[in-house]
Amino acid sequence: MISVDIIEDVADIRNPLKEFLSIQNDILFGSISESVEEYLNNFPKEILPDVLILDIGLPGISGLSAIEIIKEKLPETEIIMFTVHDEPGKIFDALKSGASGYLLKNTPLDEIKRAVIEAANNGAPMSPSIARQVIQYFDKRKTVKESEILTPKERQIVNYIVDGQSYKMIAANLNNSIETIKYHTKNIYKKLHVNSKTEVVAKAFRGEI
Amino acid sequence: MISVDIIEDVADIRNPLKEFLSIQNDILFGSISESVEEYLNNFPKEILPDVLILDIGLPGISGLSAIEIIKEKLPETEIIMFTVHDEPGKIFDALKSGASGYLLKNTPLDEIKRAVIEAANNGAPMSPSIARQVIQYFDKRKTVKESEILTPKERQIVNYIVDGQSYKMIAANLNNSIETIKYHTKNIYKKLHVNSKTEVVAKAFRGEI
DNA sequence: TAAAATCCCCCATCTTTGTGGGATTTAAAA
DNA sequence: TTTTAAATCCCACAAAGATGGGGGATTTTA
Repeated sequence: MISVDIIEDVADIRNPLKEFLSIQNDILFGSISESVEEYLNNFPKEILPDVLILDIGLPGISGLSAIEIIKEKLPETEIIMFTVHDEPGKIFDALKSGASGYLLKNTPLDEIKRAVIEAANNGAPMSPSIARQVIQYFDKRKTVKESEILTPKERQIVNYIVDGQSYKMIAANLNNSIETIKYHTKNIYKKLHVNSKTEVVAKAFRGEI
Repeated sequence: MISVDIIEDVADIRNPLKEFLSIQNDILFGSISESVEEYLNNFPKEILPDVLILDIGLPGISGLSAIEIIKEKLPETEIIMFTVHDEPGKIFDALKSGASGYLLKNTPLDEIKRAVIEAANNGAPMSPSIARQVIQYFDKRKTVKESEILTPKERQIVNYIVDGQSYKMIAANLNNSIETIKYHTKNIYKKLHVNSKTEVVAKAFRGEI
């Protein structure tokens, strides 16, 4: 049995949801509020919710800023963000603040139920388009931040490339074999997403390295 | 026998020079004037000077602007500019106007005599520091201006190279054969004194093209 | 009008690059 | 201590680049 709370100001969305969750026998429907303020007024709560469905575009305290507040009072509660827009920035702000799911309001009711269950079981339910963005985010994080960072050796080689030196010359300068230089250059190309020395030089001069 | 005229306003320089030249038996000392205006008033002249020593910093009509005027009236006369400063700009203005020599006023008298003779024989007497500048000038002219100027086509190709494009791609973009692109690239390399695309890119980004 | 530039194309040859593997060593982190 | 990240080196092959020729066409300019 999973207890669920809802904070949603739009009646047309709130009511059907309330109706639907009420009749589910594996879900214990808890409180429903129209604003964060109202929700917090009901504290302390008799039944601590396992899951909170939180609208992101609330009047007064926004759902986004509510996350931290609520997480502090209900650390065990999984928060699923509920929104009409899939604004990239808000998604990550929400996830960083501690939300564990992110659903679009056009999600079918039974999908929402599944999401609630998934969240309660430490899952991370999110609409496909949201999920894609999250993936991309980590993709970038992995490729721009971690994997695009050049090692000292690679930087050194980039400098020689910018100087217009050939593999042979660079190898001589660094007392390495040509193959070593080629090996590093290959990795540099992968990290910078290029495939020629000229592109490396251009990137270097644009300060993109 | 070489006839020499002088236009020099500073007495301390004019007089020793006059004295010295007067006693030379291979030099026919002509007129001496303190200004261009005064010099021109003596026209028409009975003896046309082979050489005119012309101060550059004269009051009234400057020596610099006098060159063209005098050259028109005395096209056969070699003009030696006489100056205390070796201002780069003036040197070239003078040479462009038709001066054939350029001496600093600290030049020893016997050197001046040699310069007069040299000028009369279609030489180009000039003080060492002046000469150096002239050499540099032509050096730049030859390498930076005339021979390093890229044709429109070449510039176009440079842009593609900077974009990291291969010969094949450039050829496709410009509707030329690869060979044409290679031909132009060869010429670009010669003009820029480089021998690889990476060097071209580097130069381009440094604004050296 | 006759040089001088500029542009277009082709050939041949050799070097350099770009790419895809794989192997070893070493130092640092887990 | 095992895993991981970095660095080192090697092989091989196809593609691209660099270099030196040559032959024309057209346009500028002296």
